[in-house]
Amino acid sequence: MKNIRIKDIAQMAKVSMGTVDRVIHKRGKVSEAAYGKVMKVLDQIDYKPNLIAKTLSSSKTYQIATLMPDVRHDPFWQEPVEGLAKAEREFGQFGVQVHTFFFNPMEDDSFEKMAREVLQSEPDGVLLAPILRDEALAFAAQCQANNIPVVCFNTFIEALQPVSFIGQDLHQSGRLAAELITSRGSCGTIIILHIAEKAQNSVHLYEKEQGFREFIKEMNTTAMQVVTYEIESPLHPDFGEMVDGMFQQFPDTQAVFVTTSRAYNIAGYLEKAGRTNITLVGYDLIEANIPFIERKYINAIIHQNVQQQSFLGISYLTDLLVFKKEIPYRRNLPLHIIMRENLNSYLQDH
Amino acid sequence: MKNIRIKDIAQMAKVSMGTVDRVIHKRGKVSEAAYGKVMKVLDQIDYKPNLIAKTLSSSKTYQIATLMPDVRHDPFWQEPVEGLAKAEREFGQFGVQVHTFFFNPMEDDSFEKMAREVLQSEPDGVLLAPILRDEALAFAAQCQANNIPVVCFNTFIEALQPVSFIGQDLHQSGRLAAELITSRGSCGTIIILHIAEKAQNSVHLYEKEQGFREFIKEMNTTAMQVVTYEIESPLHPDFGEMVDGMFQQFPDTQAVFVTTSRAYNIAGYLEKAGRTNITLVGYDLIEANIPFIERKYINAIIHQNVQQQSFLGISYLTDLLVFKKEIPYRRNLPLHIIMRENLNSYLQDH
DNA sequence: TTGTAGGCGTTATCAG
DNA sequence: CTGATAACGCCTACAA
Repeated sequence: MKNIRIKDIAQMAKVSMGTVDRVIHKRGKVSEAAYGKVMKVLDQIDYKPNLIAKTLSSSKTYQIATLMPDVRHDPFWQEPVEGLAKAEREFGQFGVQVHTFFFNPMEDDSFEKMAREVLQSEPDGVLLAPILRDEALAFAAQCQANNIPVVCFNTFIEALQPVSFIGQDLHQSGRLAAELITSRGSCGTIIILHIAEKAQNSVHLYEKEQGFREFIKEMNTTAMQVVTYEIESPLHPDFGEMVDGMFQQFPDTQAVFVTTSRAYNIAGYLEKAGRTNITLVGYDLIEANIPFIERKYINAIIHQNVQQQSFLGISYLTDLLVFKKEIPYRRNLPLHIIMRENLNSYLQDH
Repeated sequence: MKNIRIKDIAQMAKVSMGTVDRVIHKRGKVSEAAYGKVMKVLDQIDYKPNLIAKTLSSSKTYQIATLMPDVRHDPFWQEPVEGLAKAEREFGQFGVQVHTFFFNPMEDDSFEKMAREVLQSEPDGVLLAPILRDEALAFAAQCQANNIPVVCFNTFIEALQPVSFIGQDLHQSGRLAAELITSRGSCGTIIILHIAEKAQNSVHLYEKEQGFREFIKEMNTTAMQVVTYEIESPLHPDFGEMVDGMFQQFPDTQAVFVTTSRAYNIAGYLEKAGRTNITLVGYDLIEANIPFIERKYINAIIHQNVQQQSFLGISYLTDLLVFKKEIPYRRNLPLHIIMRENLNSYLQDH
């Protein structure tokens, strides 16, 4: 009826608790005879260690370092910060402590500097948002050299070989954007718009574009024409004019698919210009997008739930470090569709 | 630096651990003098009990009884069962055990019979799906008389006065359905279709309908005509003919909004009839709906995430019983939109 | 190589 | 009413 304890196993195998412990945890220093006796019992019964007792007893703390971009440079990174706080509240009970290190993706050496700090803090595990490919690869290699497990979120880099990756299927999200736009009966020109400071995320954006184009191609129609447009700096003073230029170049534009979280930039332009006839689909439920969803200048948002991503990252590292559980190598989160009428239901929930 | 323990408080207040324990847990039998000394210390410091140690020590188990409809009578109830299993896996660590009692909503006295069994099992808490209003009210009253906290999910009944309710905003989901349908540019007749065995869920369905109609009304257009249609028994042999009759009565039907999880019934009809020009929106990501979403006979599903509902129900009861935490009175979960291109992302995830 | 004692923070019990 | 003490199951350290 009750759970089997180490003590029970010891009695059954006619050895001491210490020996059983050594066998279970492979600490060596056990004679063949004793090992056999214990394993025989272990094979017959299903021993499930009491995690409560384990954490209470060891009273060990685990330091997890998170390395990610600074919120100040992109509001996109606000959500993961909240996910981390939530995770610390939940797993603090098990001795898990989260320390966050922010880098500025715009600034040279910022990543390297913070990466150095992370390593100096000698963490038991690392959660990483590897948006700078080369730098992240070098950092991950150093972690591996120091036997520190690395979990990645948001950006998937095969070569980085993390213990686990948590993110979303970008290609599929591009397809979803196409479904959302075409189901509104668009015809004419559809613009795929990349708004990003640097080409750092280019792989991200390219995958989304590929998914989008694949879907349109499968529709096998000539009613729509898909073009790609890039605007590098949304912080640029001439941003409005650049958008102007875009719409002048494609006067029959019916829909715009913004591949980053910056749909609000376009929505703001459309509102000022009084253009309500353009379908706009973008990414991520961030503050700046909300009022435009409410006013229908953004018709749909694909929400990647980055908060959940970082939370799961810590959760996986906890499983790994504290509970010695197996964790999945890759986990893709659901692609949430947010429109005006289900916006509030997402905001209220957390 | 380290957490303050009962032992520390005892030293500071110059009393024994036992006395501190009695004060904190209000077990009485403490002199005014001792009480004052302990409270003085308690006011100054922020004592956070160690839940790990608490659960280990008390080694108490909590029995939670769940009373809900049987899966065999409606596949809708499959998901909550999985949510319960998940919850038991997660909270079993804290001594929580879940026992599920199924009733047959079609059968007289089935609810009463199972309710009696629940009470006989003397649970520490009850999770209830109160789809039968009067019976649920009577049962909840009995629980209250026995000091058993009741948490409800899926159906909200104000008068039942549960400790907490977990569900969704039905009215808003109706509005969302209207947004999904109208954004596809429908005109002509839109049918709101209630497919349900009994009028038991009528309040549910009515709220959805109201939300839907409200949204359409706000559009202030004459291009669309909304009608309500009811089909009582999807298991009826003449079901196909009844649907036939419906479409004959409204030959210019452009869209159908099924207010239950039975959109697959209509989708199956449409596929057989070869009608691909009708927009179909329904509820719940259940097995039967999946193939029709893939083949686009169902254009969108509003997913209520019932699995999450039951999981949260147990989670709240755990907070209440084990951790003595405050729990919210009402929690509405997000309204998920599922279309063909994000279907898989929801299926893979769990 | 093996067994045992002490402790993690809390709760429950039982003498004083 | 109060204080000491033995569990809860596991881990670490130390002694045999």
